[in-house]
Amino acid sequence: MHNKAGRIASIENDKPSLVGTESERPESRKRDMIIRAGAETFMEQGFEAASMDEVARRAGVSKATIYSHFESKHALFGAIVNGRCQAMIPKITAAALDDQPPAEALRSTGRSFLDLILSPGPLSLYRTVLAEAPRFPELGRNFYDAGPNLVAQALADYLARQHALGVLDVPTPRLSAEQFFGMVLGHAHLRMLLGIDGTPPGADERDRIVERAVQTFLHGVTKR
Amino acid sequence: MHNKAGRIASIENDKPSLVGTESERPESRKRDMIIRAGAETFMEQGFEAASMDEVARRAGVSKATIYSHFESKHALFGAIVNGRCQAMIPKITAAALDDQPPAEALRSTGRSFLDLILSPGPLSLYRTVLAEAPRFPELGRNFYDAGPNLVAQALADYLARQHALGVLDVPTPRLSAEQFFGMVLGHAHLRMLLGIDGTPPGADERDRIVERAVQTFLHGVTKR
DNA sequence: GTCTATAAAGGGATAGAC
DNA sequence: GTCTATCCCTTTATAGAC
Repeated sequence: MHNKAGRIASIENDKPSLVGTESERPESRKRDMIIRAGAETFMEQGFEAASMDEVARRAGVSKATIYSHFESKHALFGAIVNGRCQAMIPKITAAALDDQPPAEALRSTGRSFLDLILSPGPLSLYRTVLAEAPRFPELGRNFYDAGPNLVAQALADYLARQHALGVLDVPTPRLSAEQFFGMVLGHAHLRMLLGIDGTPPGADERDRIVERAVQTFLHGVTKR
Repeated sequence: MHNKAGRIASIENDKPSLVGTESERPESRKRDMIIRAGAETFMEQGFEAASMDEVARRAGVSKATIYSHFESKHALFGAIVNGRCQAMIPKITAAALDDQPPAEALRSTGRSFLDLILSPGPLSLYRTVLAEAPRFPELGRNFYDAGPNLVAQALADYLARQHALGVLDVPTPRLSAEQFFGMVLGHAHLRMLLGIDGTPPGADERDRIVERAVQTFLHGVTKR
């Protein structure tokens, strides 16, 4: 079915992530194991419910080793979240960066976005970050800046360019970009977050969702 | 400005809520105190972080009393969530129920929706339900059915009527309804969930958000 | 039904050896 | 850096008196 270890595959795309709240030695095999195990555990069980014992067990190290790499449970979680955001964003913004025509740019961006947020890892990440944000203030800010904000701003810049060119009429590009992504989300994201559907919408359904969003965004629903 | 105790005021609108996963005697003063205190505590601290000791303290009862009314911490949380959903939905659906013209219906529905989801109680409820859904399966389903689903379906029915009347062109009313609410959400909801902005958007900003969503939804952004 | 007191378990974090 | 062993605290849930 799905990729067995796929949910944590993206963690070591670039360098082993220099992302903690304080700087740490990037080169460490055990450190990577801890990050991988931590990501898995936090995403499956949530931050509070996850125990450092479990993380240690999955990483194949002792708890003391974890605490030699990360100051606290919160610091470990923060490092994981930052690493994930950096790994996941680029492919979404790509489409809008080279100036394709509106329909294509929106379709491509929307589909990439939908694919991302419906995949198991990001879904769990989103849920866990939201849950902890009120008791871990910098986490929310970091996540937003490194994730949703970057994506929205890339589309906003694209819309602003199309507006300047006279192709589209978008007086508030940032707001419209956020609203476009909101359309693509619809309830699909919420239903997955709530565990309503065991499986996410398939490729055909995603096409329908994105196509409908693009058409409405570009032309509206008023009968012509 | 806002109601000081408003975040927990809606809990006792109808009867004292006959909503637990199993049926319970509705008439109980202490039971109400427990529900109120539980709602407060879970929303502030999240499900895992909240302790039954804290709930007992705020309710002015002993822990043993709580366990005499609710089988477990999960059962208490479930009862709270169900009660909240029932109290908060009606005012949103009202606008679409009597068939106003599209612009007015969308504006009114969108604004009521935005006001609801940006207020402290629902915001915390949403966050906590999301966090617990994967480990508390029926909770997610109950919440969706009693909350988002009802709201979306009310608007979907309205859009379907307008489509039948030839006023709007909405071949997929349920999808479009979900997408309209997604537009209104934009990033405002996310930013509040993440604690990015200390205070929610004011009345003027909300007007801008809703107006932009309505205009785009009805007419699109393509230059005419 | 309601209380006090406590059982029973699990958690984050650390000491000290190597 | 890494391990084993453990401290110390909090938690859910319950026993037993009233």
